[in-house]
Amino acid sequence: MSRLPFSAEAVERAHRIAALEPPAEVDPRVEALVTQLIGRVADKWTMLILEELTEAGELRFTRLSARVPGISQKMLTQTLRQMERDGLVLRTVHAVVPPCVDYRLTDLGSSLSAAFCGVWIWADQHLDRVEAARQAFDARSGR
Amino acid sequence: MSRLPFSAEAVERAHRIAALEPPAEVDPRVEALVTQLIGRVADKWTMLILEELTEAGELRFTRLSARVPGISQKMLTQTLRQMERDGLVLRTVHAVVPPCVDYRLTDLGSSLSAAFCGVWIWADQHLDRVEAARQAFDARSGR
DNA sequence: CAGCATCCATTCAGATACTG
DNA sequence: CAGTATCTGAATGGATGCTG
Repeated sequence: MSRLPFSAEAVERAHRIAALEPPAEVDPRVEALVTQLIGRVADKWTMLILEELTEAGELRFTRLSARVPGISQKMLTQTLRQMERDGLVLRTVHAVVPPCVDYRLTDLGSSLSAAFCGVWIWADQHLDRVEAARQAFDARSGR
Repeated sequence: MSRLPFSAEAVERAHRIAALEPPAEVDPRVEALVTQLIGRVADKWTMLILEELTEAGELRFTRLSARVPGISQKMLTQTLRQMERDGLVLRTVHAVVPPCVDYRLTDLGSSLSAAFCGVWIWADQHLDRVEAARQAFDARSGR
């Protein structure tokens, strides 16, 4: 198994949710809010930034942009603003010239990162099966 | 706490990942693939369909569209095709007129649904804090 | 350095019409 | 019933230039 951005212990613990039973019903209103939150939170850049900040602890704007492969300055700013608004990151501006701004995760942000651990594990473990399924599908429809 | 689309037992087990330690490094190539997969899998409609199929077990096209609030016929078809390609759903066509097509989750699909359990729990638990953070942020920037 | 403002190409997704 | 095909407005996101 390849390496994930989580400790071995956290991974092991998260493994235990792998076997799931039939679900109960959900309150539609809660569901709507939850879905919106997940949608926001599960977008491409938010997850990558979450990762980098989890890994590095605290980063400046430029360092962060260097660590997130392929992100534009616009998207980095935009995503960080959203995350700050949602209470996931803390933005600290140091009053110096040239300006220096640090970003780090709040407790809320860290806990979200932890919650995603299970999904990372799933993706990591089932990458091959998904890849195989895609090839099989493409072979079928190619004919 | 409000109700989630998972059994109490699964929820309880998933709770144990809530406390997370500092992470390790990731292989960039694996990370890219994992990220892509998560991005695809975490999109709005995929998640909602995953839920409905988890809940209902097996559904026909029309019933599914009725259960997923606000989805267009186009998006339903498109998302189901993607999920089928990724090996998450099984599509069964019955050769009758009028046509009848059943969709249900594969094992892979079910396990993904399970992997998301942790995220649902997080969203459910922290909804209030996110909401509060947003209001605080908006109040600050409104000035 | 950290970012905002603007422009522009691409993509996305809804509405509509049609079909085996 | 379960789609496919097409059109179109909306949203996304990159590139570029400018600023405290």
